[in-house]
Formats: sequence, C-alpha cells, structure tokens
Amino acid sequence: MARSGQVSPRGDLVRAAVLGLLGTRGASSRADIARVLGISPATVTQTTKELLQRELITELRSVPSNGGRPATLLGLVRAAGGAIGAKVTADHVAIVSVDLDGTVRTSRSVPFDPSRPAALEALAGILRDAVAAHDGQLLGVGVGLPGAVDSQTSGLVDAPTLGWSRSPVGRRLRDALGVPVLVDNDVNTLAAAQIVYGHGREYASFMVVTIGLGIGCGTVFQGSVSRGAHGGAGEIGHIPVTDDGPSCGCGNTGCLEAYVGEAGLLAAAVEAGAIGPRGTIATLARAARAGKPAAAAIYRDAGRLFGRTLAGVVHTVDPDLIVLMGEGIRDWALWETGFEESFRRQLMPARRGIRVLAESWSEDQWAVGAASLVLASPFDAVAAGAQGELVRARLQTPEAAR
Amino acid sequence: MARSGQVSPRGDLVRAAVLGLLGTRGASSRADIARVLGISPATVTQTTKELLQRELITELRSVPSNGGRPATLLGLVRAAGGAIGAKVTADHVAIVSVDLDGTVRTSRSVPFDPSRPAALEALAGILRDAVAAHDGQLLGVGVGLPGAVDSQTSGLVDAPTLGWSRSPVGRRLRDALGVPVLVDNDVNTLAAAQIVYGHGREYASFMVVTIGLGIGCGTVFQGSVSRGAHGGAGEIGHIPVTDDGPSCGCGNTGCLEAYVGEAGLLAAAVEAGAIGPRGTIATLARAARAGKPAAAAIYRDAGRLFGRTLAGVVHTVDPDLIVLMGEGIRDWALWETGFEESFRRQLMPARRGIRVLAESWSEDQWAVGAASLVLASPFDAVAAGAQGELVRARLQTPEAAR
DNA sequence: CCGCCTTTGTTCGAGGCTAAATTTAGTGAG
DNA sequence: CTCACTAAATTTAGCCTCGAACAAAGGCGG
Repeated sequence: MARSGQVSPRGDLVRAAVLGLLGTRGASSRADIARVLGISPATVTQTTKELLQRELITELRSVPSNGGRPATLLGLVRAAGGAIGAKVTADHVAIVSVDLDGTVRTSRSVPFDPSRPAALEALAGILRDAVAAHDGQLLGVGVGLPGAVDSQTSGLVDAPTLGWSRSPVGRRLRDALGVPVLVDNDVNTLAAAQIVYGHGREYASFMVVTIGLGIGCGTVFQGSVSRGAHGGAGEIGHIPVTDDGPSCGCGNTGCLEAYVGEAGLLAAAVEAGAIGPRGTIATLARAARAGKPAAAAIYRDAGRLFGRTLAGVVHTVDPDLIVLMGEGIRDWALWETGFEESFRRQLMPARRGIRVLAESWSEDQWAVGAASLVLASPFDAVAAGAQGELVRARLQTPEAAR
Repeated sequence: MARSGQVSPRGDLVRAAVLGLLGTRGASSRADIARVLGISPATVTQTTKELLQRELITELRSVPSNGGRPATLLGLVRAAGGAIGAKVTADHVAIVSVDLDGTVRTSRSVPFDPSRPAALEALAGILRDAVAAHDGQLLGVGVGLPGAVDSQTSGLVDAPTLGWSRSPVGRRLRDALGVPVLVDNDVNTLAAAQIVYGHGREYASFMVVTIGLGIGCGTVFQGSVSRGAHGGAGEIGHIPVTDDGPSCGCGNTGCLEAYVGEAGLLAAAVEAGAIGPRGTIATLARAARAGKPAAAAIYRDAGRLFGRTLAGVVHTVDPDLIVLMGEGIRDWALWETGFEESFRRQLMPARRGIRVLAESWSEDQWAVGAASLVLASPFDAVAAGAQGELVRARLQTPEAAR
C-alpha cells in the first residue's frame, strides 16, 4: 500500500529491491512482489529467474490457494548480508550489527567525545572495530547523528550539539572503512526504519517525532524521507513558541525544546520546587508517577505545549500518522493527558482524528535505525545515491564488490 | 537545475514535456531540452523528429557557437494550446484564459455565492461560458480554491470558508465541461505557477506563502508540490500561536490567521483605536503609511508574529526560499520591519540566511496560478494523474482527443 | 467428476530509453 | 589554411519493462 505508486525501479534496482523485500518482509510470492514494488508480474518473473539461477533466492513451499493458483513463496537462500548501525551522541556511540531482516545480532555502546579535535578519527576507529568484528557479508554502515546532513551519500554534517560544523563525516568514514557508508540525521534514520519495518507498511505519509534530550522529527512522504533543501527538515525542537523565554542550545530563546527538552523540564521542575537542584529526569518522573502534584504539573504543562506545537506541525505537513519515539517516550503516560487535551483541541476539525502512536522504547532503537539506512537503500535510490549503489552491488555479489 | 534529478519521464510524457518546456520557457536547443528534462540527447532527437514531422514544433535560427557545433533552437509552431484558470473565493470567481506560455489572453471576475445549495452548478455554468468563449485548442481547466483537495484529478474538496465539505468539485465540473479539469488548493496553484514560470527555474525546494484574508502556504519539494497525506498540507494560517486568543474561522482559537489575517488585523486595529469601527484594511494601511503610530504598530506586531511562526515553519520544512504572494503583499512594506527582526532572530543560525522574496501583487495572480495547473501537467504526471493524461493527449493532437 | 471461476506465473513481441560511437559544424591557434 | 578542439545532433545496438495472451493450478457448485 505504502509503496504502490512509487516510481518503477529500473535497472539493477529491481533485483536489489526484490532481494531487499525478501529480506525485510520475509518470504513472498512473485505476485506479491509485483504488487508491493509496483512493477509488472512479467518483470518479476524475469528478475526472479535470474536470482534463482544465481542461487541468491530459492523457492519455498507453496501456500494454500484461496480460489486461484497457489502462490509459490520465494525466500533468500541465506541472510544475504548484514549491516552495521551507529548512533552518535554527545557522550557515546551506540552500535548494532543487524541481519537483513532487522534482527539485532550484536549491540554495544562506546564512550565518545565529539568535541575532541580528532573525534572523527576516533569514530572511524570505533566503527573499524565493529566492521572487523562483523562476520559474514557486510552490506554497509549506517550512521545517525543529531544534526543536519546534506545527503546520505556525501555525509556533510552540521551538528551544533556535537560541536561539528561542515564536518565531512561521510567521506572520512568511507575512506577509513572501505565499505559503503550512509549518514543521516538520527530522527531520519528512525523514519527509515519505520518505512522498512514499521508503519510504512500501512502508511505512505507519516511523521516520526522523538522526545528526549531534544525534540526531533522525521517526515516520510509517499514512502520516502523528506529531508528538506539541505537535509535540515524536521527541526521542530527549535520552533519558537514564545518571543523570549528560556535560552536554547541552538543560541535562540523560546524554542520548544528549551521548554520540553530534558534540560528544559529539569529547569522548570527545579524552579517549581518539584525536585531538588540535583534532581535528574528520573527523579522527576518518579515524583510525577508517585502523584506529586508539582512534578505531574511539569509534565502536564510540557504535554500541553508539545501538543499545541505539534498541532501546528500537523497543519503544516498533513501526515497520516504520528509515531512517537525516543528515550522520553518511556514517560509518555505523564505527558499524555496534557498533550491530548491541547493537541486535539487546537487541531482543525478535519485533522482532529489523526492517529498518534507512542512506540515502546528500546535501547537499540537509534542504532537499529541507522542500520536500516543501509537496508532501505534498495528501496530509496534517490536518498542513498552512489553509496546505495555500492550497497546494492554487494547485495547481489556476495564476494563484496568494490 | 531545479528539474535535474527529476524522474525520467516515460512514454508520451516525454513528448508532452518537450512541448510544455517549449511553451513555458520558450525556444530551446535539443541539448538544452535534454539537460533540463534529465533525459538523454538521443531521446530528444527521436522525440523532436516526430514532433517536427507532425509540425507541432519547428526549427528556428541557430545560436552562435562557443566552441562547438552551434545549437539549433526549436520552438512551437504556434500556441499549441491554451488553458483556463479559475480561482474560487467566498464571493466571486476570477477567470483567466492563458496561452501555453502563460500570457493572459482574457481575464474577468464573476460574483459567486458558494453557500447556495446549487453553487457547484452555478460554478459549472460560469466555467462553461468561459470554455465556450475560448477560441483555439483548449488543453483544460484549472481550478484553485481555499481548502483541502484530496487530489488534482478527483477534486474532492473540503473548504470551510466556502462552506463546502466533501464536495465533488472535480467530478461535477468534468461532467459539465467535457474537458480535463484539475482542481487544487489555491496556494498550491500559485506554487505550480512558480514551478513553471517563476523561482522553480532556480530553486528545487521552496515555499509560497500568501497573505490576505487568510494565511496560506504551498510547499514545493524537489520540483513538485507537496500536498500532504490528504491534500491538506500548508495550513499554516491555523498554526496555534497561543493557548487561547481570538477565535478563528476554522473553529479554534489562537490561530495565526486570527491574529494576522485581514479580519484579525482589523479587529486589533479597531480595538487599539487605530481605525474606526467601520474601517477597512485599506483604511488601516493608509493610516499606517501616513505614519499614524497605532496603525503602524498593528502591522509591526503582525509582522513579528508572522515572522516567529514562519521561522517555526522553516525549521520544520527547510526550504531554500520563501516567496510571499497574495493580496496582502501590497502592504508588505508595513509588515517588513516587524517581520525581519522577529523572523531572523528566531531562526537557527544555520538557516538565518534564507531568502524571502515578496512578489509584486497582480490581480490575476490566483487565476493564472489555477491555469498553470494545466500547463504544469506535462511535468508533473503524479499530481495531475488521469486528467493530466488527457491534457497531454490534447497537447499532442490539436483536434481534441476525448 | 466436470466445467467455471479465480489467481498465479510465464512467454513473447513491442515500445521506449540509453550509452557509446559517429557525424556535423563551428571556434581558435599557429 | 590547416589542424586540433569543442559541443550539438544523430545513429546504432542493446537492454529493460510492459501488455496481452496464455498456461498452470487449485476451489467450488452442480
């Protein structure tokens, strides 16, 4: 559904897309492949014939028919490859190694100081270890980080929270690792994961909104991530909500994030006496859960402001669905009352029914998202560009093209 | 530049795109056509050969070479067709008839009451007259209206300001007129015009923001209009800017439009004593121009609020450029001071350089935009859909397919 | 058991686009 | 004037995809 209407893939993209589909959605019939990828059955027959000959895929059992000829399921001969995903934050790098179907093989976290002059070299070193530790065919490395990335392929990064400006992350990592490297904004990587494994199967246009240290947002439009003119779309954390107000990491005052980001919540909570001056976000959440009114009010007010702002974003973008993710979502129950009241009330009547889903939080979420940049590249030729081509080449020739 | 990277047109789309290009950008060489449309020179040679045979285009003069073989310019044999554009408002319909290159042939305005039960029939009648009065090949009719339109082809409209809900505008007009009809949100039509004739030639991603009775916004992303999941994107006039505040036509309170739309400005001006209770927007603007402080303050405050909100929109969408249009733009000088100060200050540093251009206002703007839906359809197969195909058929067989 | 239906999957011819090589038509240096 | 160079336009061969017709394979009602 989400993919129908997508541009017909051409050239070896079809082969890659078929392989990617079998990897991400599991065994499928030829007819299904044709429907999902929006190509003709004739093309699927030809493509699969070739892939069968090369023994990249195999025919599995037939499924019982429901009135017509029973479908023959096709599956990958084996995990045709894996990917490594890394999420870079201000104090650590989270790394996962995943199979083509998205299952996490290994996962770890390494301390990291992005402000050091040689931070990029350090990052390259960390990833080099991960690449070396990966066994089996490695399709590529996906990197997610909090900042604007001009394109997945070139990977030129502006990330104020990391202290990086015009940093050539993509090029450096590529040179250091010798495998395809795709770089994107961290929230966009979550959106890419949703396209491949999540709600993208049912919805073509949705937004992924994250709550955590900051507030982020990735927009999926007609099955692919909208990145804006310079990869800077989705900075909803820096929507100004008041003319002045608390100052924000971005240098301005009155940003949404300055109110409802982790630091903003803590500052408000301390001022209101809801927690002591040394309290953490966990302290605050505990107090709110315990029913302490001042603490609960912090979350309720944050939910209201967040809801009001998100209503504006919905009016601007008109998504089908909003998916909430990120660390902060663990405490969503505390936000929800204030949010729902304010959000629904300030939506235009025609939009009031929009679905908002809070995903459960998992530690690996971000890094798995980064890995899915690689796994999504067969479906998103435009975004993945030249590095995506390399990924596709590797997907089709297990002995690692380069 | 803007169009490069666009999906290669296929099938008869190439012929239509070549004709459309020659119509909208004037005579071009084959090499230019190939570059702009992103197709191979070989295809252009083949396509133009056929069009030359059919005498739809002709070879014009050669241009002096700069080191290589001189280019031969190709041009349309004659105006290969025209289009009719109509903008529907709460009290009138503005209609223009344009040539393929966008020059306005005729223009008029007809009173119209959208709240009447038979409003759609009345609109069909008005347009039937326009179609009858049009001489020469008519490619189609474009209709722009203030509301959400699910798709240009089906033309199912939700327009609170017209009192229309789930109104089958497209289908009805099509049945009544017997020519291709494309329907879209009015601001999107301005955006379509910008793609074909305006800043779309230099920018691939920009926003068109209108100031007038309400505040609207159309987003162009990678050369085509982003419509959102249900054609409702760009309702930035209904971004909530306060928790409560003046009530708005959409049923909510505190919308941007309630403050800086025409009604909002007037209400604020009356309350501040800047104009009398019977004053109009013209009165207010005159007073402000004359230097009356209370009147000037109304505009300055509106500019500030508008700037702050637009900064948030820029953070969300990340366009390359903002084009300001609409009736209200006549008084932009009055808004500008407040706007610039607030807008730039509340933008993130990386975005602070974004260009904002105020287009000059012309009476026909809206209706010409609607007409350009038709003229843009060769370039935007996805948006224009089945009706676009009909337009393309008519573009290639002057004796009017149907 | 037998047609008739539905759905899957294949074959084949046609159309459309492209890359690469080639031809055409100029400029400009010596 | 000639030769090298450049860019435009064309030709050619080949690949990719699709539509349409057809074959395959089962369910279902009589």
